[in-house]
Amino acid sequence: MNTVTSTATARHDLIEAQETRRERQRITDMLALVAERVPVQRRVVHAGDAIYRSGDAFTHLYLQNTGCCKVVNSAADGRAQMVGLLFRGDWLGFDGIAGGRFRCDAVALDTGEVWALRYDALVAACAEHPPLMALLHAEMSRVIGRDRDALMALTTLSADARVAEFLRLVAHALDSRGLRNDQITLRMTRAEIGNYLGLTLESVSRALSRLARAQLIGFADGARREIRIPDVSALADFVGHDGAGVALQ
Amino acid sequence: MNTVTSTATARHDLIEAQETRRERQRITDMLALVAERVPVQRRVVHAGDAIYRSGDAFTHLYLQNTGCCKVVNSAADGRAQMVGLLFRGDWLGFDGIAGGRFRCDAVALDTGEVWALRYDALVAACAEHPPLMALLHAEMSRVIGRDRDALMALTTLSADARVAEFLRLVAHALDSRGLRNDQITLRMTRAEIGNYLGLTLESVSRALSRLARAQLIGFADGARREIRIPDVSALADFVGHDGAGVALQ
DNA sequence: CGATCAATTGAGAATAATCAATTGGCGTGG
DNA sequence: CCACGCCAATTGATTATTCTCAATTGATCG
Repeated sequence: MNTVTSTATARHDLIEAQETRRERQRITDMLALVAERVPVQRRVVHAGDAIYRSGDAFTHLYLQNTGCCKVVNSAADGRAQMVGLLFRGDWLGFDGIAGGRFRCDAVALDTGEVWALRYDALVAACAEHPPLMALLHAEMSRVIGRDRDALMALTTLSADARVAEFLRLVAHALDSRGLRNDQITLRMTRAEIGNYLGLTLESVSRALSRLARAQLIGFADGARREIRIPDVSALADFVGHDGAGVALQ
Repeated sequence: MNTVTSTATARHDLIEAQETRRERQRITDMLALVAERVPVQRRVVHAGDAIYRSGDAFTHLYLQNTGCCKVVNSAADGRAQMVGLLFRGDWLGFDGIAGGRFRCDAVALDTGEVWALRYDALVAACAEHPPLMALLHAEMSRVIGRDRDALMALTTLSADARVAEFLRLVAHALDSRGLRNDQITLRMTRAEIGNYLGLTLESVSRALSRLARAQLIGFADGARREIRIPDVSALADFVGHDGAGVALQ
């Protein structure tokens, strides 16, 4: 690596670190503001617990405080698909506002705490305290932007790049929540990851093997659920370049 | 078709018709409420005009009054993808709230009228008139639900089924806006449809040819831009069944 | 009438799915 | 403690689907 590149990389890393710090602060501030202004019902959930289910009447929004959960969309014809993976500071349940019923299942992936907020109380608090309303709108906006990025990843990326992008996203999410991001423990099976990414479990397994062979990731345990990511930006580069056709062996 | 089936179909059609009527009323009421409570800047757009562009500062939300437009997401690495197709009564620009800048381009597909609403004025009006706030939240929620359905269609459906689902969706959108839905004029090229559905233009063309061969659709003009849909529910059935593996010749 | 652009269609290549066999962890009960 | 069964993951062989490349047709417009 030459001097120019390493300087550019160092500057880039610095910007990344600032970004991350801001993001952590944003989440902390958000949780504090909500706790201060809205009655919160704290609920401990364990892996597999449903936070809400498709068809349930919409009365509450939820805010993940610790742990993580998945959101699964179910179609009338029986197709089911994971459409979101959420961490500390992420909101759940916006899909229920429009029709008065939830349209997805939200299921905890590990032990954590979820805050339940009565929607009517939240709206009342928003009316009294405009910054809270701005926050709520921004969070809905964030979900919309994130879903669109996910949509784009599905249509434009190869199987390997999709898996790499998934790992990159998880690493980034953990990082911006103050957790170590060089090693991630997947609380999802290959089948679940595949469902999320529109791939079969075998394709996910093969993609992970290829990424490991290319040294972009490494496995930290025997069961291959712990994934080391020595260099997140290398993974990001791969996602960009593989889109343009550079494939792994 | 036997009696049982035709009775069931008739009842189903009746429910569909009620649903459609409610939906039309909802859109009419929404436009009236917004026009009454918020200063609206009406803007006539023509095919190809940008309503907003990625990177533009977020100051307004937009509401499509007539015509239709597409929303295109652009990634940092140059990938671009259409992520939405909008009609009368659809809102645009929610993606800009979170970061203060738009993250997509919105481009008119035909001549139409778009209402521009200052976001701060809208928020102020919402504070004064709670039903308007409920409406705004419901619209954001609707976008989230719709995006997730699109995500699911991409990962679970074959090329033929994706194209069929796209046509079904457009027909339904036109129907719920009081326009004829037995014949639709696509204002998008095969390449644009393909981009939206994660397919190449050739795959879209082949899928349309196969759907036509199966009599699920027909072409009404020489250029094959006008598509007849004799029976929307047959198309919906195909989407459901093809997901389970029944393919066309 | 020719130029241009969109659409179609075919042949072959590439990617991911499917089917099938095997390995490896992990927990349970002998 | 070890054997067993179970589940997740991997890997290989084959098939199917979609993409890519290429040629052709058709419509539209100056």
